[in-house]
Amino acid sequence: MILADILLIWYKKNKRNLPWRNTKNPYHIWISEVILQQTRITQGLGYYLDFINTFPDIQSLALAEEEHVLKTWQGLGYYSRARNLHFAAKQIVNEHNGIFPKEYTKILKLKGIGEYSAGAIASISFNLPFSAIDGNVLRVISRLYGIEDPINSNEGKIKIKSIVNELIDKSNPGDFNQSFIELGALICKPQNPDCDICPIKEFCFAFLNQKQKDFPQKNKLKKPKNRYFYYIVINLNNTNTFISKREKNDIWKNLYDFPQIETKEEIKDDNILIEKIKNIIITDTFIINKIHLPVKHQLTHQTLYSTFIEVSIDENIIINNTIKIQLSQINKYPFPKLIENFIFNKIISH
DNA sequence: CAGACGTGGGC
DNA sequence: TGCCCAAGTCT
Repeated sequence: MILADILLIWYKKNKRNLPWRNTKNPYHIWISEVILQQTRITQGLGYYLDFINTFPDIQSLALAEEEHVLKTWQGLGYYSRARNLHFAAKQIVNEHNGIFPKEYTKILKLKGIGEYSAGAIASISFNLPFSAIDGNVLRVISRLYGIEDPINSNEGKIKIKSIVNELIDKSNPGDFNQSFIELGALICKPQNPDCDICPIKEFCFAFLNQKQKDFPQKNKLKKPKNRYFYYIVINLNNTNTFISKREKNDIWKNLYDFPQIETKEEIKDDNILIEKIKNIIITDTFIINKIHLPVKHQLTHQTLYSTFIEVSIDENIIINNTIKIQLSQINKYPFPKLIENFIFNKIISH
């Protein structure tokens, strides 16, 4: 028997029972594929169920407010996925009569759907013979064939793609693709792969040469940069507060946070900090109630150190580029985890 | 086309 | 602890 057939038998016996495995509905497959981009199943599963419950079909997603979509996505990270999902739902309504397109090239044109996701949806939902090469497949193929090119390099990806395209089972492309993905997730893991129970170990270059740790090769990522945030939290224990929408092309685009001062270095002099606070609230009459200890928040390429500063000001003061909201309404707005945690702790402690 | 884009978990 | 990673895509 050939490798792909053995793996398919293993897959049918060992695959996990996941909600998106019991359907071919392209909307559901689409949502699951986007949620699972760079995200573990344990983290994404609850979001998937919430998302399709809140937006049961393409039309309801297209008609939703972006803020509602982001709120549903809150805490999952990589928020462009939510914005693109919303955008693409409108694309489908406007350009495809609200029906999910059944051609690979049309699927690929939808915002937020790249080669991997287009291949996954095309093969799983429409039985089309396209490969779906994700991080699992790159790792599995790299070990199977001893590919030395880094899997995050173009050369590595091109080599692996040509191998997968030779291997692909055109009569059952959805299960073919998922069998490689599932093997990577359950057996051929990044660290300490369970080669002893691997159904295709005798085909595997890395296993046969005991070089599992040498594959896959990977180019190192850049080290994170530090950013220092100073958040002005105004009257949070009263009835109102001020929040601002992050509209720049930066982290947390279109989510909300508090009026903010950002620096490249820590502000060690309180007088400088107070001057900067004055520049934002444009008044001399404010009271600093509490300066919290800095909170460290680690992103992939940035380390954030955030200091929350609780301030009281006069009721009638307006702050530029912010909106004044009632505290009772604060749960309607999407916040990054850092801000959500602060609000949650603040509310809980009162 | 490198770099940007989140969060949580494992070791 | 700090680093690596997890069903990628966009610019």
